[in-house]
Amino acid sequence: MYKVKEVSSIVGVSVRTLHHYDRIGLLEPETTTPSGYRLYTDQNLERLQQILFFKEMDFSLQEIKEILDRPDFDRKKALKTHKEVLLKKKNRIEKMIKTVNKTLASIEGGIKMENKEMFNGFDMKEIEEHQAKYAEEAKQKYGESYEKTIQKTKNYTKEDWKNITEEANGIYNKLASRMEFGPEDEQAQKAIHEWRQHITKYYYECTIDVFRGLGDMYVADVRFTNNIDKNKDGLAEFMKQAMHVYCDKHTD
Amino acid sequence: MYKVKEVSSIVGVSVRTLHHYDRIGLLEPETTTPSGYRLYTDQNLERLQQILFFKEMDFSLQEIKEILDRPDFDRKKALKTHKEVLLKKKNRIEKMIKTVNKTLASIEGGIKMENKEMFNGFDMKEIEEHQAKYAEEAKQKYGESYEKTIQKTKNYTKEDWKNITEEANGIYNKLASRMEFGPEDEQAQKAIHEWRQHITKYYYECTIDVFRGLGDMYVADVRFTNNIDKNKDGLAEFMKQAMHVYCDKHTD
DNA sequence: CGTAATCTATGACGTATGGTTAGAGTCAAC
DNA sequence: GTTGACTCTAACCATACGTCATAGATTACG
Repeated sequence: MYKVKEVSSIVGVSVRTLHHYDRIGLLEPETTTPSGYRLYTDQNLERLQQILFFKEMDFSLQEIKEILDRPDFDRKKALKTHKEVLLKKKNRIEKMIKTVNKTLASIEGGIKMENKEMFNGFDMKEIEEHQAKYAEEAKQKYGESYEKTIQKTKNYTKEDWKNITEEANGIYNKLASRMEFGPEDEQAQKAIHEWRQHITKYYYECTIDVFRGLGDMYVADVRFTNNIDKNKDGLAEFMKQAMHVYCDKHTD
Repeated sequence: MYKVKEVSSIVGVSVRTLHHYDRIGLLEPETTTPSGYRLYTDQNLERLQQILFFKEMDFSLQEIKEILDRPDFDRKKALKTHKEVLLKKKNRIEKMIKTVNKTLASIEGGIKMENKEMFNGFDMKEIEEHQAKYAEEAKQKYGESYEKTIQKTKNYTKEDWKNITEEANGIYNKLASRMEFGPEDEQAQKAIHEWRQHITKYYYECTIDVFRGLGDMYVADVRFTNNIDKNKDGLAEFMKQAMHVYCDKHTD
């Protein structure tokens, strides 16, 4: 039988935490002394272990309570579900690390990123602006279609942008899902074709040559790479390759 | 100039959040209409971008405020610091994933782990109990030394356990650091010798045969494997091999 | 122009997980 | 019996908003 302080130092949780768990009924001491001191048994400690385990797994105390109090609870399922969550978290963190790395690289490399590009990846608006930039970017390299792009994009409403963005995301997703099959994969090639049409439709006439150059830019310019890789790591590179394959086929 | 709802749908944060950010002075709208409506500029949106970026990095709103309000703020340093944090997080999550995987594997393999062993790895007490179990485990296979072990371990104080655990961890670490040099590495063999002495000293007389059997158990019994591999992945297997090498040499 | 639908504002309470006093009783030791 | 270490409950604090509730402002439509 352990008193709070003992449990605290043995297990490494605060006394307050034990009070808290008691109050919410997550971990009630086996008994109490006449004077009200909480007395924990080894069994209680085991339960505490389990609580800590699930807590480490980011279950909420409420969830933990439910899990531990329902013996018929499907732990396996719960664990699997949580594994998914963990994997997603991991991916998110990895992305963040990459963003930080790239940002650091830019700072050190003296590449002056505008704030807008530096702090991207969090919303539609950003994506929209990026895409507007794509057009601008392309225009500077391929001059002629500049005016047209401006004309087009200037009059888009917010509604329009939303649709455009959604369509673009659809294509990205399709591509991301085919990455494992290589750049020549038929589905991927179809998606690339859609991509080109998308650009033509909403931004500027995307000739084969422009399209090829655009592909190169996707890996050459950090801003593009960052933005595209937000969908899936390595997608930019994959797109470039697939776009090359596409352009080689379509003399068009 | 955007009103709250617009900002909300453009950027993807709730109106309440905007209210909140306004109240705490993190993001104040450029102006308000006579009737008190908040009006945000594009500049405000940019700041919001930055806020979201840092939030994603797990800075608190307070910290973000300080960062954004100090123009001389050293972003590079902040980013580096945060990269560290992210890496640590990533490691933790990876560990969690491994634990979940192992747990799932055990469940699926029908290996009945006791809860105690299933939910370990979070405190000294656990480690202590594990080590006591090692002894027990060994005793059941090698009957004779049972009584002695019980005698010994029963009287250990918490202080004792702490020391024992520390010593054990020291040996684990030594071994983990020599893994790359193979099981015959001299340093590793020395550590293995220490390990045997450690067991003899604190648990039970560890004859060569018992020691060899113990090594096998490290990889045969998930509970041992899990526990040992917490120090470093593959350590259990490495220890087994090194123990075999050791036992082959020492006919003793 | 009137009215309904939509948007906005403030205020205040709720949530989750404890940290942090504060006041007061308890226990063991010297 | 006094001190010091522990324990109890109660209550407020912090984070980052969610969720009403109430009420005024704006816009849309017939």
